[in-house]
Amino acid sequence: MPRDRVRERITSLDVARRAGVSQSAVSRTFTPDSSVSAKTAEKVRQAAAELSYRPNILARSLITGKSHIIGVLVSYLDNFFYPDALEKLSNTLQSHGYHVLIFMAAQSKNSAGEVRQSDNSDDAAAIDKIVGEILDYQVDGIILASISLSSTLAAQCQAAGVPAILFNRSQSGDYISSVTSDNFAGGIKVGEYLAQTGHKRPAYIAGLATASTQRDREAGFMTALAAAKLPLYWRGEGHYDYDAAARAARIMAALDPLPDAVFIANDHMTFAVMDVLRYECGLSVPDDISVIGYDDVLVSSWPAYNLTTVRQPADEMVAETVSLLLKQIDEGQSDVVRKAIDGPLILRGSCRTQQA
Amino acid sequence: MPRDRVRERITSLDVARRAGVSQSAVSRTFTPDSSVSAKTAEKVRQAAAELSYRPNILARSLITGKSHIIGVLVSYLDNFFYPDALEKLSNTLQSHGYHVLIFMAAQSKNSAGEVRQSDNSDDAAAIDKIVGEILDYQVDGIILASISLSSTLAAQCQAAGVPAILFNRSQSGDYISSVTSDNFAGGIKVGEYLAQTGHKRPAYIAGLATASTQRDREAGFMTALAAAKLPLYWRGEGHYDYDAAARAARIMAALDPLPDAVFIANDHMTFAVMDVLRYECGLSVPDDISVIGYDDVLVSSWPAYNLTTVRQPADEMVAETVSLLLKQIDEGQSDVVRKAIDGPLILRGSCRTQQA
DNA sequence: CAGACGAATGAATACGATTGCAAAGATATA
DNA sequence: TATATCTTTGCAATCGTATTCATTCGTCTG
Repeated sequence: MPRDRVRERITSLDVARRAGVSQSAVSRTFTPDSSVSAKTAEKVRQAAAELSYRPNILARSLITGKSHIIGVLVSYLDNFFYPDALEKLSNTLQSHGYHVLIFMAAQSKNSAGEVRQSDNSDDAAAIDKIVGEILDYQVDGIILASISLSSTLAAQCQAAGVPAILFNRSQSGDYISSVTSDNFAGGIKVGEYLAQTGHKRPAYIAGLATASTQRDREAGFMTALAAAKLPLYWRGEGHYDYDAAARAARIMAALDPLPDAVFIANDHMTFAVMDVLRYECGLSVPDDISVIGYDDVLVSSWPAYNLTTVRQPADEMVAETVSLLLKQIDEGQSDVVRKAIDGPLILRGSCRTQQA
Repeated sequence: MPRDRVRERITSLDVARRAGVSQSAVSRTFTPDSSVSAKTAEKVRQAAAELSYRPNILARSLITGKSHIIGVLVSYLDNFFYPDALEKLSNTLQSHGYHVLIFMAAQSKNSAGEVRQSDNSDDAAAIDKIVGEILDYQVDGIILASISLSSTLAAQCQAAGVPAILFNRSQSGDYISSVTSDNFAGGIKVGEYLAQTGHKRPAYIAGLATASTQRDREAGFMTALAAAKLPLYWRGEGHYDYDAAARAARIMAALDPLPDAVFIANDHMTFAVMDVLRYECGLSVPDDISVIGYDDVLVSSWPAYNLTTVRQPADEMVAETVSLLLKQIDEGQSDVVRKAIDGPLILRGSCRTQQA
């Protein structure tokens, strides 16, 4: 049913005329804490309803300088932690009257499709470009999920007066706030638990080398192993990528003797590792080898994987991120804070619980 | 490092002064196809760079009437099809110079946490409210993923001159375009395949009763069964919800004799069903019972599930949605189109392929 | 009833850009 | 060199709303 392309915008002036008041009166009725009499407000509301008028947020933003838009830059959504986080972020911000303008950092797998390189120096320029676009939209704040930011850009955000927060990644060098889980403590928990449960040949499959999460989880793990006088038996790299992790698992499975436990830097890779061990190598988890992941995404709790893993407390991370961001928006740039939230080790069936 | 809250915005006028030209010249430099000499453009660019000026998109939108923002309303992201689709939508729109403002339809599970009710009449009001908010942002278009729209709202979008498109859901009554996979054809394929492979006691686990996808998939399935003279052996309901599907699976598993095949309205529920069958009931898939799903999300291809399923061609659905939307934006409201894209049945290991 | 004070209102301006219009400049043609 | 044509340029109006300021209105007090 093609209809005439009318699109004649209804403005506050139209409403004002119909209600027999000034344009200011209309504006005031739709602005909380404004001085309008109940009578005129009612007339305005009436007229507005009849014309199905709604204030133009963009015009409002132009004056107030607040767009009530938060730019969220996320690198990819196939690790289930991110859709979950995104959903929670959006809901939380929505409940505070903000909305999420989403930007994807175009993923660049190399020709072999091997490694996700979002944190690469090559892509740094791309990221900076996108952050520029975000700023163009006059956002009130920026959340960078699983992304690093060049110090130039961090400075630029600061100059623009737009607070930016790293979500699930941290950057020690620059002056930018971040919210993560306590990855170091999580790594420690895994190492200690493997030691306690009598594992002797622990292996580790690393995530993306440039990611702070990878670095901290491994550091915690190694610290705990050292404290328990357990040497690392083998180390592989999975780059936070399913296929790369599968390849690492194949190499690991060929070792003789096999590691008796493997800690993998996130759950997404862990699924790949378990799939390879079970369905390609015919090995049993945890009878032949214990497996521990990191994140505790929804799938990890499903019986097919039933994963022992460190939980990243998404709810708290999101709550903290939002409250921090809103605080910085309201109070102007404040101190840099780096919040690391502790998450428990969730014991399930992928890691044996007693001495072999 | 708290810094003074300067936030003195740099406007085109500042740039103009520094470049020694008029404000119009600055504007023209940043507007494609404008008449500016190379010389002044260069001066302007120079000055702009020095001040790190960037045009204010909101102010531009106010004049041009185009915000280059597309509102995307999505009900939930835990069915993996949606993060994938969202990522693709965002990337595609981004490549066309548009950006996605995301809205979540607040999920309302009932007290028992049983059924996702986003399509419920209760929530219809909530949806309408959110669509109102979306319109407030002067979006150029709206994409509704897995959401229905009241005819009032559809009309309102039309009145506002904002094209809206349903993604992965269709609505026959109202005049609103939609892009889906060919769910009826998909259902047919499943039914025919089960018949061909000699299954005798087919069961079906339904999705959300109000969803067009559920309706069409079931209708196609039943049509094929009827054509093959195969009666439906059992029917359960899973409401597109993992837990609800698990409950349905438990009931189904208690049947004697067991169905020899079950078609489940989407993959997300299928994972629950397989988990119950295998890990609670000790049954083997496909030896004891064949299982077929719908969507072909990433996880479906993982060895742990290795699912035979109908693929929803996300890439094509997204491409079609975007091209349709942009066309409607450029040409004004045009005819209502309902696109149903065919997807293949992907044969994997969860359904036996020959007579028992 | 006069005066004072607070609330409500409208006119006017500002936000930061785009764009029609007319004047000025540059280039080409005779 | 003078005239015609095309390109650049600046001025000024505009987009839809918020907000300051001065004014008016209503109400209360003495």
